[in-house]
Amino acid sequence: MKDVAARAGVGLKTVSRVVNEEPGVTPDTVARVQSAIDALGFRRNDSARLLRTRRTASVGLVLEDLADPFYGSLSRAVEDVARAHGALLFTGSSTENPRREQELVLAFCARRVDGLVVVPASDDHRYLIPEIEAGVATVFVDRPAGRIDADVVLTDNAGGTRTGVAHLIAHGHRRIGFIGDQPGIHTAGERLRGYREAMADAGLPVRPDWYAMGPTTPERVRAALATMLTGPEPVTALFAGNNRVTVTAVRVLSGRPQPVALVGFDDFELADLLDPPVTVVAQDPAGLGRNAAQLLFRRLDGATSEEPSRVELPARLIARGSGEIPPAY
Amino acid sequence: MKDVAARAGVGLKTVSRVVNEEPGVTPDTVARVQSAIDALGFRRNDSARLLRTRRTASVGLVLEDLADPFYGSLSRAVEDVARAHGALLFTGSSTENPRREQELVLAFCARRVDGLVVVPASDDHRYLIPEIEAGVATVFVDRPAGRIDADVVLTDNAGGTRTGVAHLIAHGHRRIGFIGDQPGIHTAGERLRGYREAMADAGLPVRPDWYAMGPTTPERVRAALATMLTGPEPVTALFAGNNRVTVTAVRVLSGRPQPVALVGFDDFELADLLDPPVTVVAQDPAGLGRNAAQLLFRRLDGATSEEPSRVELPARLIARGSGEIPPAY
DNA sequence: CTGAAAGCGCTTACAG
DNA sequence: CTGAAAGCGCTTACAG
Repeated sequence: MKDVAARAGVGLKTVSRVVNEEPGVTPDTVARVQSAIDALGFRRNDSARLLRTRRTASVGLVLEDLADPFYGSLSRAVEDVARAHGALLFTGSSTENPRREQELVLAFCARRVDGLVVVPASDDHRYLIPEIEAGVATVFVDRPAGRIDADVVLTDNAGGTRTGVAHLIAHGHRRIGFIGDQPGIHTAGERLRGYREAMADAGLPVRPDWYAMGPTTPERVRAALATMLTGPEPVTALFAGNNRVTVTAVRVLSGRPQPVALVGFDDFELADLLDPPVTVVAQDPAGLGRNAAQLLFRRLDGATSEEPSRVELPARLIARGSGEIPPAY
Repeated sequence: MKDVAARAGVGLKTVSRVVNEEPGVTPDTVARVQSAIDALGFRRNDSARLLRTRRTASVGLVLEDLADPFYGSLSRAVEDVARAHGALLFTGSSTENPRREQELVLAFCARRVDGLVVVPASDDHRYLIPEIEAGVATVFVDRPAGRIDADVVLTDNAGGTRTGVAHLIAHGHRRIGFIGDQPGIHTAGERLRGYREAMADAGLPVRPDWYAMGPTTPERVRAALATMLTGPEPVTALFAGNNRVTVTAVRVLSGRPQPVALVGFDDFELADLLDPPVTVVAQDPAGLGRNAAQLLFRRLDGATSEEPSRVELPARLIARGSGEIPPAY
């Protein structure tokens, strides 16, 4: 910029004015500066600019895994809102590792992002207190923050599961199994709660061998399902606590002579092409991302004094066939 | 930092040394500075630091759509390599819009990213010449750059398609259809070429109504497929030029009494659970991302004088059933 | 309409 | 082992 000023024979501030299209510069001067810019191939350094203006026009997004389609949709929605506000997006995958989440979050803060959208991997976010006090707007999404009070956008996990399990009950099932993710994960716990509530609402008992929480590896899911299907009181229907559980359940159940009803939490591509088509309780990943980002920019635009808000998005039952199979007894 | 220096009663440079864990500071001084840092809640501003060091330790990734699982895997691979090199990742979706691609790329350059990984949406990248000359390392991935000579990492689209079509021929098919994406897209053209070559290699003719290029909307694919299946010489097998085409083809073909063989370009989740399981020519999106990022950091680590390199990754045939259906005549 | 000075928060290159 | 000065590339707050 100094070189441009020298070549055009003007002051630094005038170059700055031209570059930023500020008013109050003679057309003549503008032309001279512009030609110096072109001749020198000048390109403004936004990092330097932002150092001075104290806004980096960037947002950091920390999620579990960028390669997971659920988070892909969520990211894209955050990106769209950020773009509408003129901000660029940093992304990082925590891989469900609390330390990595913290590293990423703090790295983004060190770059002085204006705001942060975080899918928590950790259950203790007190490390963020200094950053939030320093003015970094922060919104949690998909799962609430741990040990701090902050904005959060969630799916109604318990309610969605209640709806799904009630759907199975409405189709005549009394013995219904539930296979969920690790109990430490907030969404997993909420869904288990929804299952219990739906069963209780219908006056149905829940036997200990009817539900299983743990890693969503195919082996674990297969084992859990085998137990439920061969015990003294075998289940006639299964509620799968997430995507990966559903997929493994489809594989296992398709190999059995006795049909077992299935409702899964989370929609997935081609669910309607499977045999039978899979009934699901669908989340809205793009809606989660959009709401989180909108909340973030609302904060950034001044709503700093407000109380932390909590947005809960509904989950929607999509009946396709597998959840409408009657009990086989 | 100034405040920390004042409180600890040392010079700025000493604070800098402590923050960066540089050697040559008495343990005593370190302790004094450290306690001032803690008391003041000092957090280094990496943006300012990077302004001085002239490396931003960040990489920009421009792709078509973050919500597309193919690009999700690619992104994650780029992220992993970037992290291994201590760099953060900016991401942006061009949505197949050349102007948006350029906006994103230039916005990243204005932030002075060290390097760029770009899935081209445009066919003219001369706008990047000043940036590349200014030292921004750039690697194109999935599709080559337009009108400039630059590093690129591609899938062997023509070869993969040849393999897939040859597979159908080996299973007895003589009349094989091809439905591809818009002809302007490089990968679409390459795949069409592979189809033609495989047919020619087997001495088979290609009738004009056996192939169709255009948008991958369900309506267009349905119409194209209908034409191929009802013409004077109906096809007995179809090669689907990408994911979205494959999925629509599965829907259409599953409703027909006469079985039609199908091989699709691109693998997708649950392909093995469909009926029949879908045979595909699989790309390696993570491999594309990984190779592109590795090439990028190799450039960043000094290999500036080398010629642009071109890496081509193989596509792999995965036989699952739909591609092994014999001709129905 | 224009520009010189100071400063954003750090590091570099030196000197002691 | 330690620090004062200059500078990275911009903008802010002023003055003319």
